[in-house]
Amino acid sequence: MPYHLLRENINNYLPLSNKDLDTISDCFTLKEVSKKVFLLRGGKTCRFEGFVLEGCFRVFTLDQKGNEINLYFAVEGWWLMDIDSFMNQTPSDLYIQALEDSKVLLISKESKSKLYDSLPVVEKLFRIIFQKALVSWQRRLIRNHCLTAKERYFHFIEAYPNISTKLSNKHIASYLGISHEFLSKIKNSNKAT
Amino acid sequence: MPYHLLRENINNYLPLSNKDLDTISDCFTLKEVSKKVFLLRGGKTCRFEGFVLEGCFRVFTLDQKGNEINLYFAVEGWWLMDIDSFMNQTPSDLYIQALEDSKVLLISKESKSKLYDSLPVVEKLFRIIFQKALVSWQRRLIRNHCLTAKERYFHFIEAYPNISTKLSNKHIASYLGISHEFLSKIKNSNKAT
DNA sequence: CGCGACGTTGATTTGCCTCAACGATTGTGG
DNA sequence: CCACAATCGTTGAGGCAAATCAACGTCGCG
Repeated sequence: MPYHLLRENINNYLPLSNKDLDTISDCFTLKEVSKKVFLLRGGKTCRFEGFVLEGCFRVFTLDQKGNEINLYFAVEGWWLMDIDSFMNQTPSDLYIQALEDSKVLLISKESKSKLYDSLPVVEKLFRIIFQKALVSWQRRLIRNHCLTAKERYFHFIEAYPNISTKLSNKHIASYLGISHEFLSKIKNSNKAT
Repeated sequence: MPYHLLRENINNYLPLSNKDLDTISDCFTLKEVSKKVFLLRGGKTCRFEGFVLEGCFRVFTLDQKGNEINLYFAVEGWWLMDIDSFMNQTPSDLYIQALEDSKVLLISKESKSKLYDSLPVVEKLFRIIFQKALVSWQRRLIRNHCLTAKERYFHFIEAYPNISTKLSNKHIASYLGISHEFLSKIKNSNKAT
């Protein structure tokens, strides 16, 4: 059974028949991406949605001063896309880069559209996926308002131990919205006690 | 044609036949909510999704110290819900309160489920609605990282003039994640020049 | 080995918060 | 319709969390 991880992930959102899972899986193609290679660059239109099988990606954007802001990371079992650019086929604000040698399943805009049309339950599936994603983005924004940098850091490493251990401090700091110098101080402030 | 605003809003996301719009509209019931009255309180389960016809609501949560954090506002033409609580029928973290005498269309969990089953295009509709919402939450989080409080304030009043003019500074400050004292200083810092 | 990216640490600065006191405005009951 | 309370907005003083800048140590890689 190919793409077991994808099938399992989908079934977690919405239990589907093996036949439907086959149909969906068939629309994806495997791509291997070497460390530091970009899957998407700002200004380009995002032609795919991805599901990570192996490795690690970061999704980031640039602010006015040209600083990289890490939006999120995707390791095995995570979805990966520039929703806005993919949906509207407009130039992307986002960059997607492999942080390790990685394997990712990609589905093109065309295949996705066909899939939506031919298998209506896929609409429900992604309705649920986006709905859940929305909840977690709302929660993240609340945490950014309520918690200190230190609290956000510890929440992150506890909530995503499998992600945080793969990342450099620089990338974690950017994700949390703090400077990497300050993150370094946070981490070392606990060793004293 | 009742609920014209709702039909127009839906058509903006996904053009539908009048028949489908009728079917959808029929699932909603009008509710009038007086100023300061709560549509939902934290701890209760959210039994509805709402679409605002008139007036203004705020959606907020409480942090550990009991401070109110305004998550977002909804005026006419905006959707209003605790996605998480509605989807899973679990107790809500959120409070929804009318800031003016308001009119809102509500759809119950049961009606929504039936609607999803009976009219598959509704899955697509809400898939698109949630997808777009997700994009705007991602953008908002980026703005919170990149922009200063002052820049965020001016972005807000320019992006949502019809909302910001209805709100007290206290509520805007909470939405922006700053103290109302500091917002007052931001507003007055421009008069000097 | 030597270079460049990353991490650490300290000094200094700054954006924003907290607290407090005081006007302004709104709402409400007599 | 006014008086008074309550809420909201303004302003200033002081403090703190986190940024910035700079110097230096360390590690991985070509």
